[in-house]
Amino acid sequence: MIVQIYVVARPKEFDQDAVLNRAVELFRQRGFRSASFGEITEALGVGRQSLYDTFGDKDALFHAALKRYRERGIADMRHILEAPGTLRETLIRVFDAAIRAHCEGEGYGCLMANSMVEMCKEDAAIRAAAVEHAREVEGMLAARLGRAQLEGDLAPDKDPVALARYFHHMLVGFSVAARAFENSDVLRTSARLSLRTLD
Amino acid sequence: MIVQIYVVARPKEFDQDAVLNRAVELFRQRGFRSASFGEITEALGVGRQSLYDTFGDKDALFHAALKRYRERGIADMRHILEAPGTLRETLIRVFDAAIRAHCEGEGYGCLMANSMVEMCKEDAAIRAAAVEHAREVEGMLAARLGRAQLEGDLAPDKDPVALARYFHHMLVGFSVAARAFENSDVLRTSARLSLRTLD
DNA sequence: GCCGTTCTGGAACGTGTGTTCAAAATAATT
DNA sequence: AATTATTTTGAACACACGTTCCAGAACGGC
Repeated sequence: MIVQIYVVARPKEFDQDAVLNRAVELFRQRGFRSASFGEITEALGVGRQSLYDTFGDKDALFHAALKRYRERGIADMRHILEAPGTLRETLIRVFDAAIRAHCEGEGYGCLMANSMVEMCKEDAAIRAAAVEHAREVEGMLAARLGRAQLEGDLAPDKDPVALARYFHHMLVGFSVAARAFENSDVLRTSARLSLRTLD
Repeated sequence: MIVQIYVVARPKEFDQDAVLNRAVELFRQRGFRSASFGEITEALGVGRQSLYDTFGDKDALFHAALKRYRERGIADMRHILEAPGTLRETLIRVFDAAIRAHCEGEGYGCLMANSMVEMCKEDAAIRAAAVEHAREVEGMLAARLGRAQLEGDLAPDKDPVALARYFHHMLVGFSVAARAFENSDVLRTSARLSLRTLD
């Protein structure tokens, strides 16, 4: 029996990936609640009905955007952490990349951090994503710190896990500071100060 | 001519101060947008109309609550900073007090930090309050660090202003971490790690 | 040219919002 | 008891929201 599985009739006009990236940017700037559906369709350049057809409702679109944002962030961080260089050089690169991202444009901070504040107390899925994201980020940092210990780049009496958490807390603070009252230069000197914890 | 200036027909039933404190707590937990007016009247134990009569609309109530929160926070911090003790002891007390406040209850973080993320990009008044608050906090910390330099508690080559900003960034990060994924013990060890920047 | 899909836009639904008006109930002072 | 201001309550307003239905146009593959 031959079944025609897929007939293309009319292909989707827009690039789902590009649209998702625009959604990330929009939610990062405006938050979830503040971004009305009309605003979304305008910013994404996609018709109302098409959005519902491809992504589902507003919640689903947001979760898709957040997932995209997280995957990109994790990949970028892993890339930096695995590149050659001393521990200190590497961490500087991590901080500078994050600060650049959080300050870019008008300084809207980090979508994950913003979403934590806005939604995690009333949305279990967001809370779960936040916890998982924290575990991932801190895991990557702790792994790099542990490697540095083996390479003699970090004293053996340091606690990689505690340091990783500490650096993560710093990154979250930078995100909020960037959104509210700080420019990238100040954040960069803060980042360099924080490296004193490695000595 | 005798004019009767003030007649106390029926005094206000509720204590405005206590109500404002409850408003602070409510907004800290739920945010501004998410807290509906019905929720507010219920949480504050004050009738809808009475609220409008005494505080004005929702925005005005929120700003009053935020002002109250800021004043209390600044006063608490100044109190700790002016108490006797070494620089390190004092900063530990500052961090621990902030962490305790941010984690208390179910860990709703700091009203000022939460408001920065939620509103500062679309509300100039909130942004101004955030900038002013940052300047106050960092000013107090920088003053204490400068004093420590005079007392030989901090090396003269350190930059008190940069350190103050750094500690403030940490505090903001702790607030968000407390709200989203962290408990107070982890934050306390992060705070102790951050003191390495003083050496 | 037909078919099936996607796009577009208008209309409507239901709901929740902050806010206001007005009248009735209440409590303390004179 | 009369007065005066506050509280309470119900009703209504105007508006914005997310969402759905629907009809017509646009389009690609057969």
